[in-house]
Amino acid sequence: MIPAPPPSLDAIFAALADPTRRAILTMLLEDDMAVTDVAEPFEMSLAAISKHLAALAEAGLISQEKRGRVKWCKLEPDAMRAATVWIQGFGQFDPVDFDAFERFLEGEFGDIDHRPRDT
Amino acid sequence: MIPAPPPSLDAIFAALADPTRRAILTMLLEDDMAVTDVAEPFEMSLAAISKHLAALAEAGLISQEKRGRVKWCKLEPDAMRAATVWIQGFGQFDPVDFDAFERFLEGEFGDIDHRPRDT
DNA sequence: CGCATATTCAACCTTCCGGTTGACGATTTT
DNA sequence: AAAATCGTCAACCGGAAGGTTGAATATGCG
Repeated sequence: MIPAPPPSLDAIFAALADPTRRAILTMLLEDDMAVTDVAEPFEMSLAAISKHLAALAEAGLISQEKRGRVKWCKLEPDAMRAATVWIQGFGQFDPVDFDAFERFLEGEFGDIDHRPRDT
Repeated sequence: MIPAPPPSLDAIFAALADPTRRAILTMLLEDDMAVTDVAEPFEMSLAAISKHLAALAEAGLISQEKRGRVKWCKLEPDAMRAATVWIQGFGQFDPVDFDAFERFLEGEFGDIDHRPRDT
């Protein structure tokens, strides 16, 4: 089994775009939870919640550990940190290390030419 | 015409989940741009870019002002602040953690082409 | 063993998303 | 006026997302 690929910004933001998934994350802020317990407050099937949790795990926003027949879900804030860091590159709000940000952009959009128009 | 509803987190995160749209936002970081100029570096139709811009505007991430026949696109960082604020509800962590950022970079491109060529 | 619980899988449906193309309205230019 | 430019609209397409239901797979318990 190859190591899981690192979560992408695509996956992170897509995962955060769904209100159910954001609600789940909020719940996990309180405590780790089993899948069934996560599903309980929602008016939707367990299978649907299971898929949402898979999306969150895929994005690296949570981890899931199976102990016995119960699968425990745990918040993983690192992925959100990545999202925040990306977003804050746009902020006039907070000082930011622009060198690091530029290097990041080079990496992510290296195949896209976004030079100033007159070069 | 009723006043536009405030942008939702759904719309903001969904807009950010697309790499083309993130690339557009980074371009607008440099300067305001006309729709045609935004579209120029992308290998996709003008109509497609127009839709992407509509999504960004819907999310409040950009504003569009038509002057003459040209429609100018301008970054609106406030919407991203909303996203940041939401995310930081999860943070017991620092607002910007560049260690995490560096680690994220390591990961983000580790799976693409950055492995040593001679393995 | 036999049953209940926890979770996922598989198939399916509907809606949304991202893209295309071609026509069109608006504006600027000649 | 005619032609070129800017941008959107409308219709269409393929595929992904989010939901359902029912069967399947573990695991725990009496």
